[in-house]
Amino acid sequence: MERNPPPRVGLAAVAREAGVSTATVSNTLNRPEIVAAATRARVLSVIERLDFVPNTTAASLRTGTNRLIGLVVPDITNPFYSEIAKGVAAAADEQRLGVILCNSQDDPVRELSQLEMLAEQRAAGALVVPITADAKRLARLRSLGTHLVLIDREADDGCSTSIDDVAGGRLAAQHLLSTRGDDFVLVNGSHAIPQCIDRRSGARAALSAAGLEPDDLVEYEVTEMTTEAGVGVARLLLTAAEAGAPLPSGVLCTNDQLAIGIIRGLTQHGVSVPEQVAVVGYGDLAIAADAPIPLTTVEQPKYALGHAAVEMLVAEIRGEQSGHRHSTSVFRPSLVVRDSAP
Amino acid sequence: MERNPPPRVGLAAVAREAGVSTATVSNTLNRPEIVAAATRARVLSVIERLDFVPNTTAASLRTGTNRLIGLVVPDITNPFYSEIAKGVAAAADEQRLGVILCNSQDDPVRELSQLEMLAEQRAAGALVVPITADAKRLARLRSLGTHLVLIDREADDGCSTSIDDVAGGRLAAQHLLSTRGDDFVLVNGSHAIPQCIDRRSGARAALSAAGLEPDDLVEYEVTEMTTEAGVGVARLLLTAAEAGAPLPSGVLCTNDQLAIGIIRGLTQHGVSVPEQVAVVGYGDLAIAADAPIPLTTVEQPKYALGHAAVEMLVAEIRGEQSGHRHSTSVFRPSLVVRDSAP
DNA sequence: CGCGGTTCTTTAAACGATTCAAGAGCAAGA
DNA sequence: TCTTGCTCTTGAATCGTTTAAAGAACCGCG
Repeated sequence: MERNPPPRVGLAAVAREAGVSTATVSNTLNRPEIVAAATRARVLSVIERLDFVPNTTAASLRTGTNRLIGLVVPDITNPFYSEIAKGVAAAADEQRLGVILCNSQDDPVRELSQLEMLAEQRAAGALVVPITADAKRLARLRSLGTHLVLIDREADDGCSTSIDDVAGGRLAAQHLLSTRGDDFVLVNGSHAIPQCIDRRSGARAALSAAGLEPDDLVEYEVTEMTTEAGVGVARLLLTAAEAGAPLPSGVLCTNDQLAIGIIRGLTQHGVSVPEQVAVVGYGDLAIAADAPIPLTTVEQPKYALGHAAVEMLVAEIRGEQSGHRHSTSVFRPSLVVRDSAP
Repeated sequence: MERNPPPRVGLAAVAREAGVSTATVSNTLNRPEIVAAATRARVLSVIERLDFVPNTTAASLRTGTNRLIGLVVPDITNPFYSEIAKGVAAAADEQRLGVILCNSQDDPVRELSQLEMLAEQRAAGALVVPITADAKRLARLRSLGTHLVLIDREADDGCSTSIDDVAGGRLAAQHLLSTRGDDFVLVNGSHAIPQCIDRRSGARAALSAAGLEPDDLVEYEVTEMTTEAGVGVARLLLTAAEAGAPLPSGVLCTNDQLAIGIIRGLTQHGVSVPEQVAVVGYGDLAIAADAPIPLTTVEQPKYALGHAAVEMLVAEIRGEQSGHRHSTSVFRPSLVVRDSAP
């Protein structure tokens, strides 16, 4: 039982013990091929014996680069972001990079100060799921010097990975159109959110493509995209039905929580899903598959989004001088058909 | 539009521009009180003008300490862990620390190599939610040199924050005992998981305290603690009931997914919850409140767990030389009564 | 024996901050 | 005028690596 921590051994101690110079120790670690096999073996055994742990902060200082990248998300407890984080963590492991996690908590000020922290740490780059689409703010972030890859937001001036929400909206609408007809309604979040606008555009595009008038699409806009709000909209539909208007044959929600609320609101009042009304969600969170009536929903490649972002960042860092064209990789969502809208 | 990154300015550049020594610049940043007000103002304005961003790797090298801590979790997409991560991130922000996120993916090998990476980065410390309770492995981690605080696991040799699962189990059982009587059953996960054992002990303790025989507690053990598994157990209960045995008046599940599965399995076959059978979950994840029949469940202070762990780690780091007794803070869970077991 | 060519190793200068002992002013007291 | 004490500033060493350039050892060949 050793009470006091053993004095940290450095490259120099290893060198002394092995009877070589520090340069040789450094080389056996970083370019083993240029050191004689015998020397290499001796050095490695000393490293082992002394429990030498290289100090990467010193290396970073010298080389000017770091094996750390930042990940800034609005809320790590949101399953969408934590799936992304998982993809990022896995890709970072593969590339032997460390990930500095920053939870911006939907606060632009915090987000900025976290980017500043990353710059001070001389992180090799950062992945950001930006809170707002404010282009000026993004430019500001970029000017901090660290390489930046945006996630879930297209950047006109830089790299990004995102999901084609227009395609997702179209996919969902097409499904309802082909299985139910054209009298479905859209339950959407705030139009201040780019993703909500895109999903709506996709739905409208599907109508146009079918020769219908997109402006005929009935839309309910909620401020909070929660299960509660979904139940509320369901009640609206039901009271309208009592007043004589027919129930829609389908409901397209722009997230899964809303869809679950809609289903609950409807079924509690005796409306059967999917027989009377089909419901489609968006996101494919765990709750979609686990719901009482498993949810038909648009699946988003969240993990892939995070994974690809790391690779893109690495490419950007590598190509720093050797020229590198910024790129955007857009993932296509797909429809997962379950019971709520077969 | 500047194509090439501006050459990074260092302390020296600032010093030159302000007509002072690097020592003075360093001091205005770190001990502003010892530099004359006029000088301080001048230096700060130059810092501002040149966009000087201090290089913390250099500082770390010199001082031997880092403003980075590690967080190692088995799976960041698990809501239990992501809530902890949120607490950690918030506390770290308060302490001006960066968090290196490591997703061990339930792989002990990966967990160890991540701890090694943290040691190489000279992280000030690490918070670990260990995969297994293997004491030998934990000791190994500790020997890597970085300070360690365990989360959700009590450490006999070091700091930790954990939740009193025995108390949680007792709480849940007491509730069923007092509202329903003593004929409830326990649906539990594998006995290889310490938390499952503890929750079971708590339930048994509640029986004993009520003057009942704990061995009479009927227990169903499932291998996967999923909604599916819950549905399966519900079916078992129903077939037993058909065979003449009465349904239990209550079901105590050791996590929320199981409870939701039980409820689904029962209600689908016409058994009403909570009228015929009351169901209690454990964990208070988002799905508990959002369920069709909102779940009565044991709430765990996940966020607080993470937040406290950071503070404990900071205390341990500070007290390195000034003496510091390892401590364990144990949080008490509480019961959230909702519709599934009023 | 001298020479160029390999192959390996070392010397020593960085990287960018922190920090301590010492120096520079300056005001007040002797 | 000389000290003393005080406040502020500075010179220079230092942290632990990396890396270019120089050096050493050896081999074979003319």
